[in-house]
Amino acid sequence: MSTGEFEDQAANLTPRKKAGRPRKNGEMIGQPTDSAVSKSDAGNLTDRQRSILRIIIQEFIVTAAPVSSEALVNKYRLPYSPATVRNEMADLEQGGYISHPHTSAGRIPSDLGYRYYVEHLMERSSGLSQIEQHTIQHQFYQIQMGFTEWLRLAASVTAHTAHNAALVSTPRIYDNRLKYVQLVGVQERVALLVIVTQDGTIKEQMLNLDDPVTQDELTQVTNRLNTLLTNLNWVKMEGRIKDWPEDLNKVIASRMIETFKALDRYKDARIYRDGLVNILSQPEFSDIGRVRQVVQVIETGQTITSIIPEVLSSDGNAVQVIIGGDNRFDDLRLLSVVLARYGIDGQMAGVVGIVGPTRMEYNRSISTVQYIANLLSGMVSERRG
Amino acid sequence: MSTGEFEDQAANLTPRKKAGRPRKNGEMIGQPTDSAVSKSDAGNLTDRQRSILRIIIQEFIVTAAPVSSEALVNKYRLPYSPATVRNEMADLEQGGYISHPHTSAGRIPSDLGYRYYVEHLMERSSGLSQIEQHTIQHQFYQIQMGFTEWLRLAASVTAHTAHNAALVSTPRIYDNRLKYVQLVGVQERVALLVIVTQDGTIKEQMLNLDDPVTQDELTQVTNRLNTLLTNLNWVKMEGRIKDWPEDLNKVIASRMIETFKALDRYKDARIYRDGLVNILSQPEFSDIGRVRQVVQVIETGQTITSIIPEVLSSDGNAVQVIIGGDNRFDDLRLLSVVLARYGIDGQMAGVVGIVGPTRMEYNRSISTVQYIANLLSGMVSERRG
DNA sequence: ATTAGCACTCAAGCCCGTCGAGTGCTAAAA
DNA sequence: TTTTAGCACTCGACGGGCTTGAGTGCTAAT
Repeated sequence: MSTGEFEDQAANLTPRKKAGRPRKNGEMIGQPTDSAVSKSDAGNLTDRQRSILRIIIQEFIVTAAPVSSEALVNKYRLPYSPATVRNEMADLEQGGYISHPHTSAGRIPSDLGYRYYVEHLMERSSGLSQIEQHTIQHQFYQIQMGFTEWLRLAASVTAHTAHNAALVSTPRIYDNRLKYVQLVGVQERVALLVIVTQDGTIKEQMLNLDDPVTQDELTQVTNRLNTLLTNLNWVKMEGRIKDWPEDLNKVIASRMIETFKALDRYKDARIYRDGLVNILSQPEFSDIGRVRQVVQVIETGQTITSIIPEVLSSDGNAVQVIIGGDNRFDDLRLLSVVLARYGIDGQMAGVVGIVGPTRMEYNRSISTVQYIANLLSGMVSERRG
Repeated sequence: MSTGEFEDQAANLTPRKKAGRPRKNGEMIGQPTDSAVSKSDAGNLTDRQRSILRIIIQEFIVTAAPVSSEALVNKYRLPYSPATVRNEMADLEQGGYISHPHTSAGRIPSDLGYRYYVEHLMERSSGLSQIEQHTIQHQFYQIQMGFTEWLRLAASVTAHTAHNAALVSTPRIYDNRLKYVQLVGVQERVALLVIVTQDGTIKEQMLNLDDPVTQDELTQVTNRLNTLLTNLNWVKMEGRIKDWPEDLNKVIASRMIETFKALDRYKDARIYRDGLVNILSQPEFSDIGRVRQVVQVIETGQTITSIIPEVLSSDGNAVQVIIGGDNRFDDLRLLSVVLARYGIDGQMAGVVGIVGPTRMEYNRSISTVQYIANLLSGMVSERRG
């Protein structure tokens, strides 16, 4: 509906010689360039255009080949002719939702088209099937695993479920408190510092000391630190040690606090990856240059790391979808990224994501990251002290 | 020298019509198929053949294009004509050292050729340059890092130095002993177990308990375990707890020993990888099928993991070179792997390796893994208790 | 507004001739 | 006996031209 302006314009132009489809150089049809844009945008397309756009995208996601008007009509038993579909397609192309590799080819969705699809057209599926959910849970509860193994497994399972590459970041911890600290002598001047935080993270750190120390001395320091500093975050710890005398206790305490602070900073986050092969077997990556580009992006992980803080600091728990880099990330031009946050509100948060070609099954990806994020949130809660 | 049998044979056949190069269907010239083969094999080629083989391989390693007789003569100012070189090439081809993509193409080395090159012809370079060594050391000592970060960095540096993909395995520990254990309550029925071993490895493990326990109880158990079980390997620990009463101490102790044992088993080893992109930019991987295969092999790491135990159990500290999978690993057909062991004799050992196309700079790869292995061995020694 | 009909476009596939690099063989020279 | 000049031969790479067919865009009829 609300196609008024098109009709008017068409009426004006009809008398002209070649005025059959008079939308050349017309103003662009509503472009929801930003996900934050209001719902009313959806109204810029007629219902029929929307449904044609939807099936074009669905078809292209499956076949990876440009879709033609006739194929659509046949396959989906549309109640109008290929010519009509072509007319609508021309409008959609004007709007920037689809494009044309060359004259005699079918249409392929543009990034804008995918965006519209994800936000307005896609059927939000009810999530993963029961069977899939069980299979996944089974894998997680099968063996006793450390947290690192969980994350690694999560990456693997996500990749496998979504048939794409997956990434899982270690959680960032807010206002983390010291639970326990332990010093173990390794050599005369070398001690191993082990920190256990309130949420169960463990960090090890080798300390090189200026003077030799005995294990007894280390044990004393350990006891002192545990007595005086546990259940504090690093700000409070720094305040507490400020006026200690400059002895071994203070030296080690401040080294410990430095290490502790590093946990809090995001750069300490690790990213576990898996399923790179899955994207390489997609037909769009039959070109070697693209493959290299993709492997580069995923292996170094720089661009992806730079997106994560955004996800962590965003409001709400909505899944975020970045399509073709959204004109912000050049090396993601060929890829889409689907990201969800996991963790405990106000305490810690990590990210689970899927990376694949822009032509990906967005609803499956979204369901998958949501499910895995929930699972990880549960596990993280369990180990919270 | 010692070309006697060829000459004899040639003499026999000379009278025949097309007897110019009479080695068609002749028996294969000595094939050192196994690295363990005796030195005398080297004698199966004349000095000139050896030097021609050497420059063919060196040239091919650089250019990645089949090398022709004339190009060799020009570039290396050989004191004989292209025709002579062609004759020698024909012999080398008979011996299986080089091959022919098609009639009018130059020669390319075969896996056997590379093997011969690595074992007999290659100049064992004196290692990495001073500058490179410094650059590498600089990176390692720049920041205080945990052991995991070391290994990750080692993989990255190795890949960068050798211009190929690199892998570094976590060390396997022989006869590891318990240094320290700590229990921290997380929830009523959940405790976090932290194990510190003699060599500084830390392993965390979540324990689900049948009955609720207080932190006090956990501390008691911690003390008891530390008093009774430290400085023992898992065999001795099992003997020690055998006749303990079936109380909380024993339950936790046996769970702890299980976890401890897992450290000892090889499957617990992690492999850090880096530099996959490096091999993909090699010209032999302009074919997408090969790329997928390579990414598959490196990402899953199955085949490579299966090689590691061999390296660990081999005698001596020699660098091992697996060329084109050596007819044993089918998915390594296009790749060569250069592996070195690091660690402390009799106590712990890990592997650092390089993966690249069979056409790789073997001497650089070997120098690199040797250097990095040494570096890691040093670091591992430092943190030994 | 829809659609049948048709001209038009353009990539993909194929055939084919050309080019040139490089070999293998022969016969002559060293 | 070994080396080499000479030459015929092979075969992939490259490029042009031709055909095919899919699919569009436009027009005119409904």
